[in-house]
Amino acid sequence: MKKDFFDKVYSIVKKIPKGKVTTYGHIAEVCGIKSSARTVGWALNLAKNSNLPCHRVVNRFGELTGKIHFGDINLMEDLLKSDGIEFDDNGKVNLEKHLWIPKNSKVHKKINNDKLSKKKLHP
DNA sequence: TAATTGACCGCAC
DNA sequence: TGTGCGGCCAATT
Repeated sequence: MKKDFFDKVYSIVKKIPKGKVTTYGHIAEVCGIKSSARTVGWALNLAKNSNLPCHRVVNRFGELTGKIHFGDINLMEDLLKSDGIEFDDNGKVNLEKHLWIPKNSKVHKKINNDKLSKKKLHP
């Protein structure tokens, strides 16, 4: 059982400040497995049993993809709202306002917010 | 034991 | 320009 990066994921998720959210990709990158963002989801999957704020972890699109496994969908959204997270008309999180990046490791790369806007998740 | 899945992301064609 | 595919780690069946 290595779950070495698992521990990192937990630490990072735990460090997520209130009113902020992060994405799998960023966590994965900080953990050193940016190519394996899926594994981060697995970590959270096991973490959902812990006190980790999984609801603050969303995908790059700001969608609450993990709400399904989180348990109560409404609860997850409610928790985020309680933290002050704002949702758009699509029920997604405003990454522009609440996107938080873990500064544990060296941040050699910039966030591609442009791509997010470029993709423009059509409704 | 081995193969497949799983809350994803980035790149290639 | 849009679509599809591969990759990574671990747990599960």
